[in-house]
Amino acid sequence: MPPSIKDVALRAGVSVGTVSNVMNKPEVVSALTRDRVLAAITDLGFVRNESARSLRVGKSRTVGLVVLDLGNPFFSDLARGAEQIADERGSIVTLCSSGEDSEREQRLLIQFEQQRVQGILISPVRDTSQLLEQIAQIVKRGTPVVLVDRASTRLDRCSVAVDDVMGGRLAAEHLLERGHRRMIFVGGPSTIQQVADRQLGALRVAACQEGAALEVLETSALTLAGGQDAGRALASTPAALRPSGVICANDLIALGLLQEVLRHGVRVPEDLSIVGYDDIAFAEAAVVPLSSVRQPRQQLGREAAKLLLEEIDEAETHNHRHVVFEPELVVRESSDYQHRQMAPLAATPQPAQTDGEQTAKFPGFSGHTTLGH
Amino acid sequence: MPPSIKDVALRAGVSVGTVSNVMNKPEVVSALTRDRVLAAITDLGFVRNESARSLRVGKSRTVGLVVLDLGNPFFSDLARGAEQIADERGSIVTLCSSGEDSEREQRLLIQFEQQRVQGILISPVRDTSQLLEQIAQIVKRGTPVVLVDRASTRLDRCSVAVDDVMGGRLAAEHLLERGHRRMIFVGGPSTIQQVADRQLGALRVAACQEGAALEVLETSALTLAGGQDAGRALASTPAALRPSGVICANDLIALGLLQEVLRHGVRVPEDLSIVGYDDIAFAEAAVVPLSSVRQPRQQLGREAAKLLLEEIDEAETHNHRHVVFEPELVVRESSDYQHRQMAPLAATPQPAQTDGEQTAKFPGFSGHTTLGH
DNA sequence: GTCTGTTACCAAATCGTTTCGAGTGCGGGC
DNA sequence: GCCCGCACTCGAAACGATTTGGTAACAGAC
Repeated sequence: MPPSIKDVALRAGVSVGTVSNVMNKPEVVSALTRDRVLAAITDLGFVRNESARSLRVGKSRTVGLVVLDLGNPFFSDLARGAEQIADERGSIVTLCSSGEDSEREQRLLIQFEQQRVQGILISPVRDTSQLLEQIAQIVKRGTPVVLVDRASTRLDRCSVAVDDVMGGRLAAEHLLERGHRRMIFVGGPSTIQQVADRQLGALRVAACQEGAALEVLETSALTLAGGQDAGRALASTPAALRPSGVICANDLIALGLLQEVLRHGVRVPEDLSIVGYDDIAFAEAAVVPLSSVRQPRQQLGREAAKLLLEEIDEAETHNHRHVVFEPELVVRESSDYQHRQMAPLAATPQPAQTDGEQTAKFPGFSGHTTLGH
Repeated sequence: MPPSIKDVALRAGVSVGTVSNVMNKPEVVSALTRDRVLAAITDLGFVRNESARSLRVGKSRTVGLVVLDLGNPFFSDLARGAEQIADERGSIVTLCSSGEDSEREQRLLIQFEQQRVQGILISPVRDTSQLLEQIAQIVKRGTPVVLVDRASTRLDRCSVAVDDVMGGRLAAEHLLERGHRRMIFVGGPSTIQQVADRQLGALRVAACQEGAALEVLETSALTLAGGQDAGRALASTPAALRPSGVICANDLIALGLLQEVLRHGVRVPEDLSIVGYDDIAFAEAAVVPLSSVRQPRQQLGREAAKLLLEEIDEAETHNHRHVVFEPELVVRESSDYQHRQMAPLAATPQPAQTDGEQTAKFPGFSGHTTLGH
């Protein structure tokens, strides 16, 4: 129904091949006919049919991106990074969320392959051998896949990741240093590799420290709601039995947990110190500014897209690479009692209308200490 | 390079038409040959070429969704709603962010049309006649478009929206009721219709109230950073000259602003009351729990997708509809001094370790009042 | 034994591009 | 006057699926 290249050719009095050339290699067609063709295109409102094009060429112009959870700002930042790079190359990113659902993930991969995307970026729900097998098949059939937010150990693919074990370690070391001995790791499901790694890093540190203990509280999802559930559980534990330091698998968990324990009268950081993970933009603006293990979110996406495009271009000569970023700990009030107590001394000059109570209440809101690197 | 339907046919000893039938109308082919074909498909690792399919059929199986800003949880919630409905119909959603950039928006629309998407959902950057013209063209050529988060007044299309004028009104009325007379609306760019409408609603209310004034502070974008800039500007204004009530165009602005004014020693809500817009999940978990005008985010996306799919199915007999939701005001601590002061009395039973200071600090954290309906 | 209807399959046309070998003029060198 | 090369343009063959009209085989009715 919409006009095709043939209609354009007819109207401009040229062959279809020439119309195609006008669009793809304008330099080989004379200025005169080029203008005639362009005029015909606008007259008819011709819109090139991308399906036909990619059928003929064998590849589309899009890359697929599957993330765990679109509701998590971590992933929207990551997506933005990837989009940025793809855009520079004229590719467009088809963004989909698996919602931490393996079946949906599987379906999305199939759809991407059917669409003959140039390549696929995926942050997998979990490393089931089923998924690995599926990816291996896809790659074998010619569609490059890059693993995002995951070091591919069992699979010979490009990958970008942040050292999650190190991140877990940073968080645990920080709490130990602040004097905490009873700690708890909150997050889940632990089938998600990131969760497992962060937990592992924290456990290792705790195991090395005399008298330290790290419990684990598994949540059903890495969401605000999951954190709230955990927060209720924690708040209803008698104070004497409760850990004093919490390491959360991500910031959504941490924010939900923070909110819920406060609501039940637990003080943060006095009664309970909390460290999150990701350092999403909202962490700093939380009820109690949240300490968090920062990941280079956009950069992660950019690097992943670069690797993928590289692999697409190089084709056969390509060598797989694994890029691993190092996380850094950002200390804010939620885990920094001293910081909080000392803050009034270090407070920046206050406007006139400020009174003492106020400066005592939001001290060092802006300040944060960076450990690691 | 990847096996085609032809290879499958060859291997199964049938014609290509039969292979096609196995995939699309399994009931017309005998069980025996069906199994042979299916076996051939798995043996060869055949993956159907969606480009060829949609070329032949004339339509793809995807719908396009253009949102203003992926970093804003409002839109990821909206996207999730749309995805949910599309999924039920077997369509997949291609999600792209215009980043509040009109040119990018234009490019995305072109790309969607080239891909012959089934339809397009768009929350437009602004109502330029250029955009309206582009949309009109797209529709004329046969791709339905539904406007999201916008009542299409100047364009005869389906649309879903929330009554932004009413939302602005709710926010302003609330502040007036709490005794504020000097108010300020923070948001921008005002070329975004939503921003303009919310501002209009607030202005109207202020204009009707004796002695009330509403200034406007325009930000460059509806982001945390935009809010922070505004917050600094506000904090550096001498207290005597400063408005006492702030209405923000969205929650990101509000959260950024909140964070920054607190940091400069301005008390919320004592010195400054703040009302946000959207009621994203993070609003409740903010430094000071944020009052906000709530929008039915997921529902907005679901309804939009429904309208679009309806239009796709009905084709010619379709009547355009405009669905307008009503926002509701959620009052929390950021604009509720009384609420805050009275809270200790109304506090829920506290666990043993809670002390008075604590309950005074986070009173009624969970409680919120709903006005409007 | 013919006719009708059903079931299961095939072959060819078709969708809208890109690509490529094959013209067609035309100007210039000899 | 002939030939060569250059600059354009043309036409037809793909790409891989769906669709459609047609045929073959067979069963049952008469």
